Amino acid sequence: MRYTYDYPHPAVTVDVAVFTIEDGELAVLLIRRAAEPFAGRWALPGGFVEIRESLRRAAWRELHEETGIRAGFLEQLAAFGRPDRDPRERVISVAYYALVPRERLSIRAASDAADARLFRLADLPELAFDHTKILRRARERLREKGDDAHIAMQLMASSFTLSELHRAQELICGRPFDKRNFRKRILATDLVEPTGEKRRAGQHRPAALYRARHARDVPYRSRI
Amino acid sequence: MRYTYDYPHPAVTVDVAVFTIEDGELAVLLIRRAAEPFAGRWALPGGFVEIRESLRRAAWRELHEETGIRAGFLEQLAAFGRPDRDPRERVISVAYYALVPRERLSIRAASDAADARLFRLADLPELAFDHTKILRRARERLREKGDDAHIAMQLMASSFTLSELHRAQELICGRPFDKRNFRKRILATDLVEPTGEKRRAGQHRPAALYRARHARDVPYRSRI
DNA sequence: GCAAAAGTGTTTGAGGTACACCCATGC
DNA sequence: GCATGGGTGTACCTCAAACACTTTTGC
Repeated sequence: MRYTYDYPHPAVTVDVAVFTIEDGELAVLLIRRAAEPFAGRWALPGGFVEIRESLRRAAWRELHEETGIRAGFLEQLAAFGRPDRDPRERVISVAYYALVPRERLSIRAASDAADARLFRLADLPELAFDHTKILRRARERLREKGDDAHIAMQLMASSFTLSELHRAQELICGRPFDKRNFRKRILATDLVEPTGEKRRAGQHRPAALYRARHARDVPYRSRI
Repeated sequence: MRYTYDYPHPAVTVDVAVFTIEDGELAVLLIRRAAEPFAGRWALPGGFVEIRESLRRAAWRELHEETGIRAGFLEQLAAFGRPDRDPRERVISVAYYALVPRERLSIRAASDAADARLFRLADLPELAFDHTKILRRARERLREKGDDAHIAMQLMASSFTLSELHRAQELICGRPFDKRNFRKRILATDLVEPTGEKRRAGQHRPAALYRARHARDVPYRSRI
């Protein structure tokens, strides 16, 4: 009981929805809460914003703690602030969402988490707080922005096939894209370039590999 | 010095960018700050979020206090939280933007404001805090969403001419629209319906009046 | 009668959509 | 040789963009 103010202050947290593709499906990283409230429940990774830390940096820190990720797509979603969303005290949460290639994720349960793992979006458990709502909104935002192939690019490993990018875009937008039209469209941009390598996998023709042509963070400047 | 916490809490405010059209130009409502910091400077209307009040409700309250508006388009923009944005203490601001028909605005300087008035966007004073940045982002968002005619509709009085709507859309998007294509497009939707009335103004042909066909708030559900 | 905004259709081009078959590999 | 995903081109259609003149009023 050390910090005192003339009028009541809410606590401020950030929560981050980390999306990736695992086993060909969209998935999100959840942590199992170690402490009350909602101990044992799954939740978005997040935590309190430190007093001298920007919102974006707090989100970045949470992302880093749970995944080891140090860079990538991280964008503010919205602030969530219903007075009753946390039973302890008034807590306002600024939600972020991140897109991360699966290969770059090294999932670790940080100190405040009993466990951490990926869940397919089709297969979510009941979440703590209003995190189901936050996640639904993040998914919505992703769908809105997903027509832009830059978004799907964020989920690609350092080299990838056009089929993988195609699949990512379908997952994000939640609808099928014609294969030929998709490839035509992507190749018409300067989003990707062939590495010259091919990947052999399974009993079929090897796929040409591509890499992102521009720095990963060019198309979307950070928000805040 | 009455409210104490185990760890430091930021203060949380809402700021609202209220856009309207005045004299055929996009304008935003600013208040002149009565108190320090930035006393005498122009700023977005805003204030602290009360401890039991939702963010949206706080924004709505600020809007109402400065304009008398009780309903209309009000949407969350983003949270701004750089640690140094307020010289007093750590303050995180959740910014909203509102679109309001000029006729419904009754501007009043609320208790914390020395003055309040509309400024054309082309003609802004230097603003307090990071409000210039917030306003720039609100403007950007408006431009992004402005292709959708629902947005321009929010700036229309209860009855309006297609020329007025046309002008509003041009202002929001910052580029010209072909008159015939615009009218064709609007009339192809069920966004507006003729009132049957005409408005005589100036020495030219009277314009047919239209009204919004759906409830004003249908197309955009509130965010949070 | 003239100034000033309201109102009205058609043509053209670009881009998105639909669609089916051969290719290279592993087993 | 067959199963599996990789890779390729064309025709059509829809929608957005360009474009100019007549109408109705006030003065």
